[in-house]
Amino acid sequence: MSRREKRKQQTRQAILEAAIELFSQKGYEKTSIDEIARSAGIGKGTVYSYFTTKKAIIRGFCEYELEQIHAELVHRSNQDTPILEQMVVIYMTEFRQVTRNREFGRLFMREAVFPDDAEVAGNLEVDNKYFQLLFPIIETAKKRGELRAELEPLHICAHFYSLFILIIHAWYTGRIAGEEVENGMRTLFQQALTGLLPRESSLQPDHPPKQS
Amino acid sequence: MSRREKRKQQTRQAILEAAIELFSQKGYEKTSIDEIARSAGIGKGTVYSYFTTKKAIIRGFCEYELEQIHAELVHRSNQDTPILEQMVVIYMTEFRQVTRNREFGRLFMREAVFPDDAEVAGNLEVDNKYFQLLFPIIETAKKRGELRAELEPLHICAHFYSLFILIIHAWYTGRIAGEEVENGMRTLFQQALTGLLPRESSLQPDHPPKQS
DNA sequence: GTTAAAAATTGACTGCGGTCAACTTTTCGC
DNA sequence: GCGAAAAGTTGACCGCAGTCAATTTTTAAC
Repeated sequence: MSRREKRKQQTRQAILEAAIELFSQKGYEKTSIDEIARSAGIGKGTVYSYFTTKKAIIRGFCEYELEQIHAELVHRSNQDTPILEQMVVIYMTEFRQVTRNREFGRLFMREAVFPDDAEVAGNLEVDNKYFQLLFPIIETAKKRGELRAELEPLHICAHFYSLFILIIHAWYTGRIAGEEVENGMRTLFQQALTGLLPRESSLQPDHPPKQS
Repeated sequence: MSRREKRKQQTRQAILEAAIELFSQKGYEKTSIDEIARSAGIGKGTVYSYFTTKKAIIRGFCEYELEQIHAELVHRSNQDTPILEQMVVIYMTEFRQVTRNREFGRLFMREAVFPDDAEVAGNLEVDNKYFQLLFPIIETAKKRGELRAELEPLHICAHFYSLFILIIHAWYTGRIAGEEVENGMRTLFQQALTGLLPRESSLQPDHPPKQS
């Protein structure tokens, strides 16, 4: 890395650190870009050559943290445990990270789940890193007979991810407390695995899973 | 309704109509509160005695529209059709409504799924109206043997709602096009009903197979 | 009809997010 | 080492969301 690039990385880091410190102290809304710049020892305009908007600072921070988490999960995950447990471990780790700071998490999730058109590109990239983490787990579970072989890995991922979003929603709306999250998640994941239909039901509507 | 209250309703309506018109024409960000006020024939400050923030105007609009939709669905829904079809009808109606205007829908969903602490109260109220719509359907389906009797109605609702959010996410990120939404939704709902486990599986996730 | 309290309206004002033309620093070919 | 082009930095400036003290309108008691 050239000298110039190294300095840029340092400045970026300085902005992030100053911003996170101030956001944590005074809250996101009450912290101005000018304060962040001052605190990082640079001019206000410079902040905007590193981050396009104020929200992007949060995004930069959260994405970095999540990448760390993912990298760690890849090492620590044990593919021999049941799929339910693996998913709970992965998404509980993610949940704890995202909700470590209530405000950051909210802003991050808002953008991540319903991104601006301008941010869709960056968003897909993050999602794809997810799939790299989850697909092998799903494939292994399929081989073990824990998941239906004919289901799309993407759809299975989607299913768990959607329940994860719901749990976060329930937490933000106060429907479940922090301590209940793990149980709630396990219940929903279990429900997804088992299905909502009675097992012995023969009332199968004639809708075979459609291909996409 | 007193004369005063009637006038307030009219003003509120005028603000909403002016705002929606302008938002549609020029986009949300590019429309200023002052413009809205001018267009509604009132002063800028008055807007703030009807809506606490700019975003709240969108919320007011979307909530109203969704209430209309719900009222209609209650009349039109046919509890004799399979639960899958009923859910697809309900959530496709909702989907069409929410995404009628890309920008409104995004702002609304962001607040609805990850609300500010200040907005949680209003949010729960909206959610509860949902349950009033869905619970009877679920109860009927249970009686018909289409859903496991031992599952919490709330959890079942949650499950479908979470997949609905996911579909919207997929649409906003361009993962699925508008025409594919209905199929995608049906696939995911079907998957939720059937479960991710193989049917004949006797593997209870509590004591999984030790393999490697 | 008078009047005083309550409710509603208003626009000048504040503070901040984001822009950009001017300016400073770094790079690199000679 | 020199000069000019490229890259990076800066803070004055703009437009707008949201506030609030002053003002107008409505209500209702007498």
